Amino acid sequence: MPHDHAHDRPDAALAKAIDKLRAHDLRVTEPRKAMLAILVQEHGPFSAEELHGKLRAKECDVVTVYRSLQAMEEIGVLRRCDFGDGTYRYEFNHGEHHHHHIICRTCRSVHTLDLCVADSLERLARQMGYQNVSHTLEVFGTCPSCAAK
Amino acid sequence: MPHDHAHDRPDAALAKAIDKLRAHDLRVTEPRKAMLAILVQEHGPFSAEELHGKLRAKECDVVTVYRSLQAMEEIGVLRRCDFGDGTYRYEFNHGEHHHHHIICRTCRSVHTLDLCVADSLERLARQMGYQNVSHTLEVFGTCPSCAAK
DNA sequence: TTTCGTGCAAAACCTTTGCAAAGTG
DNA sequence: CACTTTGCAAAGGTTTTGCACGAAA
Repeated sequence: MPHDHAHDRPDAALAKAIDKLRAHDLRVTEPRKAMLAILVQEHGPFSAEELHGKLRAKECDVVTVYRSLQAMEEIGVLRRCDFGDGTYRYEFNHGEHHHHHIICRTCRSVHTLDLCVADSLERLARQMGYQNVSHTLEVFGTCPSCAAK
Repeated sequence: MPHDHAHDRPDAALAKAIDKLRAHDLRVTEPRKAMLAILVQEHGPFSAEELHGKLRAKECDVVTVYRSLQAMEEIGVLRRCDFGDGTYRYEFNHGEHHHHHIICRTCRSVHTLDLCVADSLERLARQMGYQNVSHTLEVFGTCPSCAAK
């Protein structure tokens, strides 16, 4: 095979995610498939409400979106982002490829930073005896276009 | 003068914080003084409810705690932490000395990491034209004693 | 068929807001 | 005195829960 960066082919990434659902004894339902399809293509992190809005014509209840997002985050298919504004956002977890965001304090736009500097901190935590170590890192600022105004 | 690490002397740190309130035209009230006194001594980050519980015998309403925490965070006297559990926590801001936390997913204990690795990310954000750049970085894991069980 | 997911409604939770009274500079 | 802060109650917004019905394996 060439490379298996699910990242590169949306369909493959989606299939992989669905396999992961089955592997964790989670049912592959219509709402979940619809949610994943959106999250694979539009990579920006979305809140439950936002994602529900993108599901054509009320494909399911918002509560189902909340429950599915949580379930899929727990098995590592999604990643939860916290921008400190009281709303959780989720994005598709493209494997080990870790990245972060810059969030504009004014217009709330999100820019992806394709690198991670927290590996050393995670290593330190493991040395201290912590297990299942993870982290959240978000950068905030006023984006160029908001600053211009 | 020797060194002016307000960090070293609780009273000095508190006095400095109170000066900062006045400098920003915020009133120095009993609730605020009481809250600061606690936050200067017990450095762990506290939620509004937790802090209110520490104020002896209902010194003020919880709403006042919420409002004061927010006001003091805005002028840089406090720092707001977000551990991703839906509750904001605040800690005294000891100057430029930036640090982070390891939060146990099980017992919610908080351990302070006295270093910061995100400077390069902030620098990058500034190079991209962002202004007033800041960040949040928290590490999560299962602490040694919880892992043992 | 057995187990899990869903919809609806209602609750829970943390945080914010409105307004009159009280406190600060 | 002018202005901010407080208390109380009530609202706000997001997320969670209970339970009967429906869907997946």
